[in-house]
Amino acid sequence: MEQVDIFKALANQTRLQMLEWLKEPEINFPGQKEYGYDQGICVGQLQAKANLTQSTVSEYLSILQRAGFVKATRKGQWTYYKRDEAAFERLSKLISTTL
Amino acid sequence: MEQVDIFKALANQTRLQMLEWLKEPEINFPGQKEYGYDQGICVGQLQAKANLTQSTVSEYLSILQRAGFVKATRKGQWTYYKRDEAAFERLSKLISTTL
DNA sequence: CAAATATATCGACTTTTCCCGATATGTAGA
DNA sequence: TCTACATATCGGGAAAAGTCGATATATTTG
Repeated sequence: MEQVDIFKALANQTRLQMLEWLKEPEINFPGQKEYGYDQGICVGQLQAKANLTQSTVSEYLSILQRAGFVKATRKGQWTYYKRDEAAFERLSKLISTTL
Repeated sequence: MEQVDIFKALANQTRLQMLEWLKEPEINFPGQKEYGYDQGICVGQLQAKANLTQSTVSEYLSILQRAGFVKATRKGQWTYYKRDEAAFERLSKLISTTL
């Protein structure tokens, strides 16, 4: 993944928002309480909150995943996405040193 | 300036490259040696290195300036651009804390 | 002030991104 | 296996970004 693609992934308001939501799943996705938050948040929950079509949200999550910001876990018919905090730390360091 | 616009400014290969060049002006712009590097690098030097038209380079620098990554100084008929390191530090912190 | 030079802005065209609906794929349960 | 549901992928139209050439706006110098 090129450096520029990392920034392209962040160059969209909705995608930024989704990353912020995923930072506090308990607060932003109370609907998933009964299934727990360890595995992440499923696409449907994110779609409901983003108010975009299912295909768009799926695509956006894929972009974020390719850029490394989220990790996906398939469980049954659901795919759960959660942040990969290490990616943010890496990017933070890259910006303060290399860039 | 919105957060997303900061990332949009970085979501372009040429603009990223220009920022990298400006990190080591002495190395990347030897042609400007006689005028010194304190004030920054003028548009013409950047254009020559970027191999794009003057208008494009000017536009790109303006985008980087609006996002806060570079500062412009007009001196005579030249406009010199230099990095604002504080902006990178701010962004780095934002990514490791807020984002 | 006229000419020369550096940069900025404008208008247009091309490429990329955004975002959708339709459809395909994967999984669970009757 | 048939159906239902969650997600992924595909194809396309609209909007935004990339990039150019032409032109406008400084600024310096003769």
